[in-house]
Amino acid sequence: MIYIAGMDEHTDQTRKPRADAVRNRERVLEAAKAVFNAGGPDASLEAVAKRAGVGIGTLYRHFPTREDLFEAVYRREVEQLSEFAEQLKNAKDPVDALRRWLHSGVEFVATKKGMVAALALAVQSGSELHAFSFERLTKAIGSLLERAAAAGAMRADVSPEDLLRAFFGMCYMHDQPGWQSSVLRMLDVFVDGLRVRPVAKANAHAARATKPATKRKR
Amino acid sequence: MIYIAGMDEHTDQTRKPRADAVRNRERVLEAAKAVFNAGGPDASLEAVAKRAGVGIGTLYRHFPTREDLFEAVYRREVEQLSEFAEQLKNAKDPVDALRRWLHSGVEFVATKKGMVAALALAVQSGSELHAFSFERLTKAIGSLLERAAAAGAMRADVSPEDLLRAFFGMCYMHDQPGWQSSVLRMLDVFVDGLRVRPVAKANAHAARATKPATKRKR
DNA sequence: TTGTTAAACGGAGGGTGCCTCCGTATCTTC
DNA sequence: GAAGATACGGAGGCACCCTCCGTTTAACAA
Repeated sequence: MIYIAGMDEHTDQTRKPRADAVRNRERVLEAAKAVFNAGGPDASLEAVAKRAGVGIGTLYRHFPTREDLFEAVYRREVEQLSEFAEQLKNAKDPVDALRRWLHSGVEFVATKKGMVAALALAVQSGSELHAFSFERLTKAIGSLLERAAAAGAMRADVSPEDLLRAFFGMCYMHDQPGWQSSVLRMLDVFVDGLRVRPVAKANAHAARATKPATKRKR
Repeated sequence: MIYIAGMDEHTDQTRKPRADAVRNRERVLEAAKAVFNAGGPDASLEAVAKRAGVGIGTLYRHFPTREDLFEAVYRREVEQLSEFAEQLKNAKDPVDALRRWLHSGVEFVATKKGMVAALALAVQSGSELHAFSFERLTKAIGSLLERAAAAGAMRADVSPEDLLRAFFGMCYMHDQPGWQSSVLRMLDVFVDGLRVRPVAKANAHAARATKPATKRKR
């Protein structure tokens, strides 16, 4: 178990956390943020330690695995994204709300090279980010999806997990020039596909196409 | 310049390529295929060399960079995928043809862990695979898209590059259980979004949504 | 066959990064 | 100020990357 800096005044009879430990943790976090955003998820941890002015051992004590560090760095960002979904719950057009959320996600990713990787980790299983981010973002998308489906504006056979995966997948390919507008365009196409078909003929096609995916997942 | 094994009888006054060189190249390729498919794109090249029963130096002489090896391994597979698109050109329903191609792409990826990465490389710029695979696959998708658009069945504002990116993006997240059916489902939604809207109201939405992407890309 | 020579082989070695371990330094508490 | 808990930091062992070059071997000619 690792102390989270500044959680509250020392609870009961535990010692006050050491000042240098708190300081170093903060330094490492800041350095990691910079290094990951610039160099992506494979950036050298030793570089992070050096930038933080800290020994490599100290880094590893605070964050035993690479993922732990990632999680700490991007937890707040994920939270922001999630909160934005909360705000959008009051939008008039629920389909448009979903679209707007996705778009803001793209913008979010645009400035942070490490962010995509962090979110990709969230989507894949096994990592620690999974527990936090995945659940958080799934819930965020889920609430948007649900509202749209309840309003009858959108098909109901797509799970939040599906959507999350599709979204980050698209963002993952973000090294080309012009990736951003391309992704936005693709997301629009995608959201259009989610919209409930107003005409029977189109529905027939959709039904046939969706057949191969037998189970609703999990 | 590296000799491609068995291209033809030695052209003019060049020496016949050495037998051991040809043999080793083949061995390395086979080993690399196995190792990459199993361990993904970050697999150890030294493991490849060992599996091939060859010194690490030999591996590097034949394939100076990791990407070169990747390219050699997956070139044929990409070609296959591309040829399948060619066959689909004669299908009745062009939209369905596109869907089928995408589905087969998923299947293709399913058994090859390294394949996704190879294709991701193709989509990103800089790599050598770019020149070959990207162009090839873009052309494959392009022909399908074009036919569908010409038939008036599909919107014309999505480029083959966009689609390629979206496709591989979705496949990139393929470590979860059940990823395959999820991706298939998402692709269907996506293709539905591509379909030309039969009703004015829906079209209005689509037009509004597509607005942010101002340019046709590049 | 045998000799010549270009070509290919393979692995040692220098570099970087990962992570662990533990002697040393520093902080908190009394 | 002393004691004890806690954190520091970097040396060290490991794995991988890639290059370089002395040694081997296959192709060709005589």
